[in-house]
Amino acid sequence: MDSLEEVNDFVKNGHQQYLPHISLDSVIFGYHDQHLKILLLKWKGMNGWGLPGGFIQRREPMSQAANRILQERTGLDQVFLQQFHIFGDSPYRLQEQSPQEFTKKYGHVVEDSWLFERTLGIGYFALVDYSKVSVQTDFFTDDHQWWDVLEIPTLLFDHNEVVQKALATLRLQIYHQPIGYNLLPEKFTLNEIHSLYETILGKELDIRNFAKKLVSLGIVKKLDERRAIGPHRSPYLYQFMKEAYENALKQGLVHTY
Amino acid sequence: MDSLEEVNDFVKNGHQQYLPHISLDSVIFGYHDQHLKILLLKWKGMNGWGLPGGFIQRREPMSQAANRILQERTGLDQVFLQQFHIFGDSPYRLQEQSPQEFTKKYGHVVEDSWLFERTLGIGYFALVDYSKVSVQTDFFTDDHQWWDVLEIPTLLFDHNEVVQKALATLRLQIYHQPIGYNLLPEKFTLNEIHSLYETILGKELDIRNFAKKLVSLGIVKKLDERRAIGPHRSPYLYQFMKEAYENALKQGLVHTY
DNA sequence: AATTTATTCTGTAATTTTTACAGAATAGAG
DNA sequence: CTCTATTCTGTAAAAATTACAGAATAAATT
Repeated sequence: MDSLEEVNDFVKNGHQQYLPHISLDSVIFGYHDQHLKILLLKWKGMNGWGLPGGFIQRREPMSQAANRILQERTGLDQVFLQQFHIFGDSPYRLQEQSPQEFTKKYGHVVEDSWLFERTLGIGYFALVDYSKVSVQTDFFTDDHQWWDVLEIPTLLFDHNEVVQKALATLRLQIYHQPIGYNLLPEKFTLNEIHSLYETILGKELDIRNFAKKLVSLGIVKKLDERRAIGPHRSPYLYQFMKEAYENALKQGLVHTY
Repeated sequence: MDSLEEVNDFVKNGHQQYLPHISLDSVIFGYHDQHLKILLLKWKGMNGWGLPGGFIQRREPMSQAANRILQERTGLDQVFLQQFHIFGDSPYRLQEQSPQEFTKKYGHVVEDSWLFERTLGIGYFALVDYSKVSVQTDFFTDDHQWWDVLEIPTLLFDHNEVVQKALATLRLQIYHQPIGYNLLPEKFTLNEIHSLYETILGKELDIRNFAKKLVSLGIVKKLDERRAIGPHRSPYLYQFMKEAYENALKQGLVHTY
């Protein structure tokens, strides 16, 4: 959606293609350089950042819409993607948007649009391999950036609440979902997986006990391969044992992990 | 909504009052006689049972809609009520309903209604004190019944999927949500809470270890009061210690509980 | 009053899991 | 060869979980 014509058509007639009153909001998590990050977009003409999102086509399964939106935005397919909450209580969600505001922001003359009506937001979160993402912007957005989850700025609409809920869900599900498998590259060091878990849980985990547990459960395998990290001892690389990992998750990994 | 006139108006013009394309579906859990049950409604003119539900008013917070719908149906207020999933993928959710079918069922002549359009279902589950519910039927439903969760019949639409997901969520959250507190009456026997947990988890728990743990965590308190149960030893009654219970839940009760 | 029946109630020991804790090894730069 | 920053690994104490069964008792019956 790049041309002005397309955008105008979307604003005026999008409800013929998409379900009105419902949006999908995506919290896309990536992990890089020992930091858990999410992808935010800068909305053109608005003074702030927000989550990527989109709408459900009238005859499209909801989960397919979520995948499509993610794919269009990041180029990624077949990543971990899960709905986690629907937002329908915040003042923003209750209030209709003002056409005047919209017109001012985007320089169009619109009188009436399905986009100004009350909208519930279905929150999805994605776990992606940071290095594989290539972000597309569109007419409504003119910049993008990965933000450390500990340093998220004030976001548009109720998106701060959405991010916090996504993080809380991630924390709750860490023992039941293959989070490490999806956020880390295929080969990783003990240090990397350890600090990923520390970041998500927001607390320290003794690395000796952590490693012992991972290995004793057979979740990861030490490879015969190391990474050069400058003038220090080279760490071994590890790899997930997918089957053992999934079995362990079914039981629910216990707390200290 | 009882009179034919009201119903006709709802079918024709309900979308002026309610958000179209979105319904709330409630899985109402109660516990009675050592069995976990859910409340189902018999839909008039349709050969089967389904979940209670309703719609969100245009300017009504979503959670308030869920409470209102529960209150209208059961008379209950201030009970545990939580959204757990959004259903938007099943064939039923994708397909529009046929006006002909509807007309046949309800004997009206309707050509076109917001009710026939594609609808996403927001699943909520409620935990209620079985003994306090008094069910209201309405124009669309002519019977109601509590069904043992192990004996749910084939339901209308995708409601079997909704029920299964609610149960799975209950199971996952049993260590993080005050489930016992909401499903049991104020005073209960050890046996009752024990078999409630066995029922939800679908497995046996050694009652000696179970009781030991509950008491050692200070979650329940033994009262100086017993219940007469005929020609057998009279069990003591217990009561939740709400504060200790909530503290324990914050940590997450561990697996054997 | 004793017996019977069905249910409640409780304790200990073995096992497993979790926690706490720090010093030796080493890659490469200087 | 030395230095620095980082990786790597083991053991013992504490806590939690599991396994397991016989004594107590309410009240109906004899």
